[in-house]
Amino acid sequence: MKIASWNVNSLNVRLPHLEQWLGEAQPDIVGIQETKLDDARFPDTALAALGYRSVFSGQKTYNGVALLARGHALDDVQVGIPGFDDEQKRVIAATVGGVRVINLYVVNGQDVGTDKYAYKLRWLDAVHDWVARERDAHPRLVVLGDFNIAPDARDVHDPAVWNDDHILTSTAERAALQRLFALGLHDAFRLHHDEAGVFSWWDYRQAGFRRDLGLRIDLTLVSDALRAETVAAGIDREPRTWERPSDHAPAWVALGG
DNA sequence: ATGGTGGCATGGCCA
Repeated sequence: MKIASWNVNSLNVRLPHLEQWLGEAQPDIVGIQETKLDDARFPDTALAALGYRSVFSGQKTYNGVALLARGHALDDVQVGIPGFDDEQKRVIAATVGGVRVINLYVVNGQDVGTDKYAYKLRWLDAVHDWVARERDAHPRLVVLGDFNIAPDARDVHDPAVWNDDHILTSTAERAALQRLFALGLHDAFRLHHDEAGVFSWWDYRQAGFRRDLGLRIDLTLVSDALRAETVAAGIDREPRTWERPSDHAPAWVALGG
């Protein structure tokens, strides 16, 4: 079973890229972030033509998440973090083929010390407490998405810039990520790779992709029970080379057995 | 760098 995460930065614009990539990569489950469209405009018919069922929680202009699956139904769908009042559509979860999948579009946070940064940390606290309950209810758990946090220095092109005081790498953000790991969740990419310099996001500005000035912020976390079944993980850079691309590349994990 | 690029309620906001 191949499970992927991709921030498409507007499904209005990127549906052709998603269709192309689904055909090439053949994932079984996909978490999508930043769909930037209302539920009424979600292209579920086009995706069904490719064999994918979809569930989604969107809004106009900002945010928006979806889960796609082929070969399995998407059951027990949960939208948003239970008990956490939030107008921003950043969370959708479902059970697919015996695996509980939580898809997150983590708050960006703008800059350390801003209101948006405080919201990011509050939001991550709420996610932590909910994921702890989900882990107890569903031992076969995957938490994936655009985390907007680079786990460590290997995951940034310039650790001197992306340091303890910088957004996406600050001490408090990384501590929040470590708290998720402490629930018995493992960064699937790091189960199979220890090298530095493999990225999933490159800023549109300053020719970030051409110069490979990236960060690895799109993650797939697998529970203890799924850890031994994780046979491969990677990031597919190819869609980032296409015309008018998302600024993110798809990250994927393969479960065997 | 109150910058740079891209998306969208096309006018500031968000990333």
